[in-house]
Amino acid sequence: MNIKEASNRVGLPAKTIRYYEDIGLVTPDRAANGYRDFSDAHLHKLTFLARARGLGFSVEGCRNLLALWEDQGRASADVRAIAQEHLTEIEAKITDLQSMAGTLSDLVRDCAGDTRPDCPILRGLAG
Amino acid sequence: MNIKEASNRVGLPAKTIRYYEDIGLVTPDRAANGYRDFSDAHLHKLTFLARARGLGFSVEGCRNLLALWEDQGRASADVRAIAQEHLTEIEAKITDLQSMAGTLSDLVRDCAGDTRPDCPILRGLAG
DNA sequence: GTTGACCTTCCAGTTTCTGGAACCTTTATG
DNA sequence: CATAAAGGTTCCAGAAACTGGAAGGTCAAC
Repeated sequence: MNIKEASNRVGLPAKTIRYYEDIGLVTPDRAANGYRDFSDAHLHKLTFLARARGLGFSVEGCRNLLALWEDQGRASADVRAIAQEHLTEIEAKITDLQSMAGTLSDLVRDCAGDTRPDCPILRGLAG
Repeated sequence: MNIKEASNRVGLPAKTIRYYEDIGLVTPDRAANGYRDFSDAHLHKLTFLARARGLGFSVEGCRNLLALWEDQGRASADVRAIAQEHLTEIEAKITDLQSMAGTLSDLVRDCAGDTRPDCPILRGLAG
């Protein structure tokens, strides 16, 4: 199938699929007219990529996962290690954002938000 | 003072300070030898930037906040609106990440992580 | 045979720095 | 005084992961 249909089926923009081909994540066949031609196997791969990216894995992380996925002899420990590391990163990011949100909501709460210039937010940022 | 000392005092890399000058966020004076010369006012501005960036505001957000900070006649409502919008974005991002973390930790929990190839994580990603 | 929808490639821009090269100035030391 | 280390300058390139747009080829329908 052509790229647009592949795009519709896996939910990735055509541009992104082309990009993934550029960086070697998928290699669709080519029709006689030069159009990309996606098989079910290609769709599976793209779906895998879409899900992994959706879980926040980096493109390189996806490349590694994909390699393991295709390696019938992999050890699940290898997959788990990648996922666990990523999970730890996500959790750290959540903690960071929660700390930002906490500070920020304190500042917002204390700000009258009216026409006067006095503003605890700016005071907080100035230190 | 020279850039290195400014850097030490505000906790931003010298490279970053030069970049902020490039994009017009600060404009230090120049000494006769061409070296940048930072006054206390410049340091205050840099500190403001460092804090705002630390709270996750984009560089453009910082530019807006800085303009309001320097506008004695601003309305605190304008500041609050920017901060509130940013807070909402952060909260959305937290929600996103929590959903990723949830899915991911389910997958990790279910994966034996041994030498066998069977892996619920890969199965989950493949769908 | 012409319109409109797809397809192709390639180049540039986004965001926020960061590393490095090539070169100049200042300060300390032998 | 000569020199070496530390710090300063500019400018160019790259990282991450796309995204937009231009210029142009192809295909199905009317």
